[in-house]
Amino acid sequence: MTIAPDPEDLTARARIRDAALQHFGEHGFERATIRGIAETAGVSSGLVRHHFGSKEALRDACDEHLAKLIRRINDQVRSDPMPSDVNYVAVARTLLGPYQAYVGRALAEGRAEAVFDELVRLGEEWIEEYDRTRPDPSPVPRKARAAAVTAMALSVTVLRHHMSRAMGVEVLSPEGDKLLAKTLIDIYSHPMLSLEDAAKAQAALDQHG
Amino acid sequence: MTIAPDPEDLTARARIRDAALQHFGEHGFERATIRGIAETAGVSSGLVRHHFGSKEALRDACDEHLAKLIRRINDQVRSDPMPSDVNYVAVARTLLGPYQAYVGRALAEGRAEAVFDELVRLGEEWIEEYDRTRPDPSPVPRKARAAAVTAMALSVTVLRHHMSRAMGVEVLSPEGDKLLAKTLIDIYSHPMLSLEDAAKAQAALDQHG
DNA sequence: GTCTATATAATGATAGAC
DNA sequence: GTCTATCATTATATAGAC
Repeated sequence: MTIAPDPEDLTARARIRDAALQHFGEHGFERATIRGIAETAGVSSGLVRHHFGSKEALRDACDEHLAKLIRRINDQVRSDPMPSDVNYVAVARTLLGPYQAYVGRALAEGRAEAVFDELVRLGEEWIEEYDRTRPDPSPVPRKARAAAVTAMALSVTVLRHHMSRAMGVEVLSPEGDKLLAKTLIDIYSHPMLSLEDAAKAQAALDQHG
Repeated sequence: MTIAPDPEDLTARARIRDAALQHFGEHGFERATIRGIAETAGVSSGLVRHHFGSKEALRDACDEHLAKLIRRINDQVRSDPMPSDVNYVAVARTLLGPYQAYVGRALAEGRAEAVFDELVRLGEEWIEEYDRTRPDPSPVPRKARAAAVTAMALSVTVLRHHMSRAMGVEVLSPEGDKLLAKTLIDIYSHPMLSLEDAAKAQAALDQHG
């Protein structure tokens, strides 16, 4: 558990980037303004340009920063022995922590590829482990399954506003988080399709899908 | 199976709305321009204003149109006996058809509430059915489960660019769709957590979650 | 209902001083 | 590295003719 450094101690460049992450997350890329970001960072709009060149380049820097972060987190997760009772899926939610808003928007716009791809990689490893205990071999490549599982895991991040409204409690609040966790555990432990029905459906797809 | 009416036959108002759905979906709300929408609809920008008042109001009209559509589809799905081998989840993807891009963006921005909420309602009914065959009672309210399942189902729509990249095939193409279908069937028929582990996790959350 | 033309406001980019 | 001042663009909103 590390504590975020005092904003005062950060370089102007870092403060600008953090402010951008916040503004892009809150208002979206287009609606966020360089002036607004500069103000939050406590600098002039000219300095933003000096450090990043353009708004677009500033966003790239944000994505890059997140890419580094997710890689670091991945390495850390990997070095620990995987806790059996905590799904890797839950990790994704927690990890992105304060960047949920930015990540959600960025992903929905097809950006932040590195974040998604790193999670897929982690998912593949998790699935490899999972397949050892699975009786029947999967008819689908690991990578495809990892991609789908990752997308599902991230859906809560991307659609958290709707989730909160539908569940009647803010998913980012303590109670919301708990309810969500219990819900996901329940879902992940109960298959929606029986193996029979699944086999039938797969066969149908293979024939005339 | 109905066929879309010839654009020539639509009123200017309808053409504008359809063009807006397309532009908002392709470029996002901010980047889309009234002029561009007007051009696609084959009218002047002044007429857009005349019919909808403002860009924001135009978006509202788009959301409202989609809300109507989803309600109509829901009614239709409900009136049919639910096919057992086709997951309701798959329906969501297919239904939104040509509006995938718009819906994906709108949902990510917290809009199109009606679309999400209607799908949740449908999900609740599906879960009600599901629970009849389920041996253990769920410790989580139906609504919460429906919300989570819906979010997962929609994740493919919202994150389709990343899914396509990770799977190596465009999910909207025939092959991509097939691979995706097979993948989802596989995932939905194999629980990620054992009932044991799930029970343990639930207990842990109930104690000191 | 539909169009043309204009007003206005905001913002990203830029230049240059310190 | 940092700031102030300005330019140039762009798109929404508006007014008014047909």
